[in-house]
Amino acid sequence: MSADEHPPATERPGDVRVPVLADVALLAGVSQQTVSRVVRGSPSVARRTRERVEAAIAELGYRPNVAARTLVTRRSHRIGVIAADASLYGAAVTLSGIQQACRDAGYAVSLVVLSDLEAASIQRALEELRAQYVDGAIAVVPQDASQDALREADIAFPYVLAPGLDGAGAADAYWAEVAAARAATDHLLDLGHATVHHVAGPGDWAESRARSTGWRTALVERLRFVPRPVRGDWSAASGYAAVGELPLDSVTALFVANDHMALGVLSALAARGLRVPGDVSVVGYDDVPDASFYAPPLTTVHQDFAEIGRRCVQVLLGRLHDRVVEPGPVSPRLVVRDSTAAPGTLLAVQPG
Amino acid sequence: MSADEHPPATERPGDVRVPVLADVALLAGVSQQTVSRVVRGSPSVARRTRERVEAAIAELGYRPNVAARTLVTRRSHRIGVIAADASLYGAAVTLSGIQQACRDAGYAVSLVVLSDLEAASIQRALEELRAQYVDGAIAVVPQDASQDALREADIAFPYVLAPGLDGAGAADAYWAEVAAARAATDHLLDLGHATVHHVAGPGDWAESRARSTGWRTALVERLRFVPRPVRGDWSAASGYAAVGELPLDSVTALFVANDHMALGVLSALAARGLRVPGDVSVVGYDDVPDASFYAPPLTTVHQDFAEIGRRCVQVLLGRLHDRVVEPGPVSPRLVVRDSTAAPGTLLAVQPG
DNA sequence: GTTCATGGAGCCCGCAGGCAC
DNA sequence: TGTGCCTGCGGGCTCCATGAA
Repeated sequence: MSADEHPPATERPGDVRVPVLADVALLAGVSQQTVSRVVRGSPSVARRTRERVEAAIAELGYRPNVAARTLVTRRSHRIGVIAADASLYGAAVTLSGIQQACRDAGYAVSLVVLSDLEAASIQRALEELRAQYVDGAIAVVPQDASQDALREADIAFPYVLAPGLDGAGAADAYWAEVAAARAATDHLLDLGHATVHHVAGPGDWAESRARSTGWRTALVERLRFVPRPVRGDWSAASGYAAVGELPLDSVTALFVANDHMALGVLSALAARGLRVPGDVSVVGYDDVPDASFYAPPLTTVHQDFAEIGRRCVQVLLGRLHDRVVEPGPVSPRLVVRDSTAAPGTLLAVQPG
Repeated sequence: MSADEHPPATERPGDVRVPVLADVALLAGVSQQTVSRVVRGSPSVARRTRERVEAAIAELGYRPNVAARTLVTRRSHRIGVIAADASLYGAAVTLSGIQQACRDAGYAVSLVVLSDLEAASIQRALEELRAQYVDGAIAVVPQDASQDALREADIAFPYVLAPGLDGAGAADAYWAEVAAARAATDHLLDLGHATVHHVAGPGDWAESRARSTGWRTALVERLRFVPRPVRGDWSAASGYAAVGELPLDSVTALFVANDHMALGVLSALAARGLRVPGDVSVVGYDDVPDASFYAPPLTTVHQDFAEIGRRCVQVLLGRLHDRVVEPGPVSPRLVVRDSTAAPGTLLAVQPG
């Protein structure tokens, strides 16, 4: 375990000191300000001076002290990320994308994970970020109530709500999800299914509503019967439970709002002796890496979560610099695997 | 999209200003130093004075300026987290645990996600964290090569390697995994299997080696034949592929180093017409939330990743304050579900 | 007279902006 | 156009003085 001793608080002369602007200035034979200008890339420095300073910087291994810089500029070059649940696949990958884009743009990332979804908890997270003087924030907090809490909170810095269902391009992103859900449903109808049942996500997530809307739209446009959707909470367990509430003797096709629930659905259908896609076709949403290995491999809608994260950063940084950035939505796309087929012969089963 | 304007750099009198120490002092009718003492929890403040100051702090909504404090104390109260791949379930949950524990301890968390595992990339991540003046760091970077790169890097701050297979309690954590893998293998042997085949993780992960060691130990101790393990890369796809390299006509039990690969294994076995657990019993490792809904529900080893994250924080913060903290390992435990059973009748199959 | 709580006055941390040259 | 001097960001800390128990 290599772990250097922390330097003692009181430094005596002779100790190894982190070089500061003045040290560089001394070595280069210029003033502090000139060094500062070089570091900040100011144009008004003669090339030869610049080169001399850069050499000195390299020789000393100088790095600007961000605390000092933040203190005087009131900009931290840091953005905060508030995540409701970093362990969900989508959120985790979005987070990676955010970090990547921030690093490329020279921004640091502070992470705050909510312990719960109470407004108080969100308020506390915002306080933390304010105390860290973040320049802006991205909230990966998809629940309506939490988003409302964010909107109503008194926030001293710009922020965007991931996954883009808000702010610049919000409507675009929403309708892109609607379109994808509709395509998924159309896929089932095109296979010959009379209608498509639906296991929805939580009603208080915009993504969930977008997917349900897409499903409903497809059915309505083609004048099909719209069954009552069953609601889950994104977990496989809730997908399993949802199957118990479906009128299985009339279900031949199922659009499930995410892959985890779809896994639960597959499990529950198998437990009832129903074959997929022979008896019931199933489509998921998200395309988690495991989806190809479900039984059977799942037809689903692919989402590029990392790209969503990157675009959130673009929008936020644009706003920080008074530029309007509208990257447009990341279009999800249907991936057809083996869980969908034309409706086959229904086996006689005892529902429930 | 609520996003307040960034406050202008030059503040005129009359602007809403973030309160500072002096403001609090004025309101409470005490000196700056006294406020500072209260804020820092110095004992030499009379109770009544303290209460007055705290009331003023609350009234103004004062928060210490971390940049200023960091500048003078040379402590940022911030730790860095380096993650190799935040999208893996275990890493993501560990990260949540880290953030939670840090918040409770009053530390902020900076996240850096590696773009690749090259030593240069790790060096860059460390530079970033140094520039942020983190007090310490936790590296969720399980690959040997990367850990070596970390050890060899010239790091100016203490750090620990998650998931605890290094540093304080390193050996303990390692042996806890070995023991769990051994228990998983013993479980299969106890069911009556003559031996247990193994799909291992990447050879350059300590966790992977721990699990393989546990498996081998169990077989050796009971004088069973030790088959050659097949290696995967943690992904379901690699688990699927691994099955192709197994001598399926003699395999009745399989210990797979993680659940994702186990899912791939289940898929490949099903594709070959082999039933689980009728023909082959399968045990996984990690107990991801989906594991209960695999076909069949997977017997696996449960890991408490969030707790691992919390303990890493304990160790690191202890080290920052010159306290030695040895939380002991988080003991994984076997969860028996439906993918394991006594060896049944082998179906005649064409291997490959 | 000792302790103890508090205030006053500065200086310093490292850097950047305004202004002068 | 290029460069240098001064000041201040917000807080921690030290020295010293001052009352009060």
